[in-house]
Amino acid sequence: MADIKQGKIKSRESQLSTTLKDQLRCQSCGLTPLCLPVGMSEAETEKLDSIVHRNTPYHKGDHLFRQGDKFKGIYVITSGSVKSYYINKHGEECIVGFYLPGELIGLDAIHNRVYSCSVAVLETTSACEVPFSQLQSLTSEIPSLQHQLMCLLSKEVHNDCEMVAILASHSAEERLASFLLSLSSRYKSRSLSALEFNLSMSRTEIASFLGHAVETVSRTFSRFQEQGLLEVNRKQVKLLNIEALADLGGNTLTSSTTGFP
Amino acid sequence: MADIKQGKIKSRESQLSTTLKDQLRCQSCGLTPLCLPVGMSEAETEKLDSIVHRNTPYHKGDHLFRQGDKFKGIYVITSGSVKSYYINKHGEECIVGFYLPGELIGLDAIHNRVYSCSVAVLETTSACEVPFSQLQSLTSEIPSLQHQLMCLLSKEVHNDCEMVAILASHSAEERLASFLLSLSSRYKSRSLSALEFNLSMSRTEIASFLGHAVETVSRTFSRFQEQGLLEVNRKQVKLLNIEALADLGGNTLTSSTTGFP
DNA sequence: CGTTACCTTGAATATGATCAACAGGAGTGG
DNA sequence: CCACTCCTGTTGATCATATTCAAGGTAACG
Repeated sequence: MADIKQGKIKSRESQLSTTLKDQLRCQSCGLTPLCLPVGMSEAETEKLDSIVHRNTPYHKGDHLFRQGDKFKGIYVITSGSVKSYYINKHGEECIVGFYLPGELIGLDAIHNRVYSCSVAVLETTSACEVPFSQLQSLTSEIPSLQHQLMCLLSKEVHNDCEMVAILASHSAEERLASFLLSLSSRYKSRSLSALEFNLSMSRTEIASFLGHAVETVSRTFSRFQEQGLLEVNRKQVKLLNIEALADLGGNTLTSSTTGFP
Repeated sequence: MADIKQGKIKSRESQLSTTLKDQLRCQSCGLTPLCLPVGMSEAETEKLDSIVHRNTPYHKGDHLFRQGDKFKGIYVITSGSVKSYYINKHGEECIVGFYLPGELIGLDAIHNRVYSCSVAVLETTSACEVPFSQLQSLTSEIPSLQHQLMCLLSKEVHNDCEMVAILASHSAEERLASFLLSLSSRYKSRSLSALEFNLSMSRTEIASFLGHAVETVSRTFSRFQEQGLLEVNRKQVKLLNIEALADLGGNTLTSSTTGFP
């Protein structure tokens, strides 16, 4: 509802100065170890870089694409965060995932060429757009690109399995603990603080994602705080007792993925 | 616990007669349209076929592999069904997915070369084992194989997202309805009856998968029967009112994936 | 400075979990 | 073939947990 104001969509492409553009190349991007160019030579990375579109930053509420749109390519968040959601039969927004810098979006649309979810921006966010047809041509030239793309797809499958495991856990405490630990480990692998971070999503959005009522999420946060597991003030979260949280969220597939053995 | 009797593991390979083996080639397999050989020439399919291992059938309780095992390859169920599960911190079995003929298993292990779940057989089951290193070599020779592998990975991501959506739905009725519809549409796309089928998994296993107590699953089945939505007798299920079930399980990502628009 | 949206908390209600008992098949061994 | 046990599934009663409805508080924003 909030963003039917599509009239303001403009050509985001190429509105950046040349000097800024130089800083925004795959070769100099800090996310490279998580992204597509893993294992690629300088020359190969340059080829990949040449097909990538970098748009002007998106703002809260903007959409990368919408449910049902024709599949054009995959997106990689470079800064900020987004939510992936669909509208169910009752007209409610159901959130299927959150994506942080370095994470790929749209992988589920490769097989049928249609985006099955909408992706909206939670805060000011930059993303790279990789047109899929061109990417596919490149993979036949660059074996390590093909390999890395497959690895990233596999990783996505793995993450989704883990999410299924979290959601099958009954209690609100387990789910929220697992959710926070997931965020924490993802921040950690991006060299950000694993213990103190900002939630870019609202309580309502967390609730939708975890399959709970907003009030339950809020109460669970409060309970965690009372128990000294964390400090929370609106969006600001500080994890105080990771081990206890990990004990609660006992439903992680592998301890290696949480980063907390 | 039930299957520590691993002593009985023998070389399953090549215990089949030559005539039987001829029937078990990719070229003559009915699952081809769902599996890897999509879009491949006769000669290419033959190449793929030559790297595939076909073991003697597995029996209930047998394992294809176990959580933590080194990744060797992906498996495709050709008949029967399996469950994928892990053991959580409390020692409980948590089921992450069920797989039917034509579905690929182990895709989540490509990126880190370790199976993150155990996969056990629910009934007498046949499967093809595709060694990954050889498959990867083939993909560079056969572009359509690479493409199809990517598509299958993408489809898996899509299915998992859908599962997340189902599990985020609150009520027991919604979840069970979605689960049954998912099975139904998968049987349908395998040219089996979409309305009448056998559940190869126990109530306990359904409960574990959906994140409910056994009793809840049992009661929900009974309620569906009282409402005339289905007939159920132990494992035998007959769906009587698909539309009503679809209304309940309103949390499917895309109607196209359920096959019931 | 006032409005709005978001978050939190409280009380009542509904839903599912748990505990317990029982029914009915499947399989076993006589 | 029957009697037996074991296992799975069903049903009932009670209890715990999360939802819902309601109200109030607080940060954000124009």
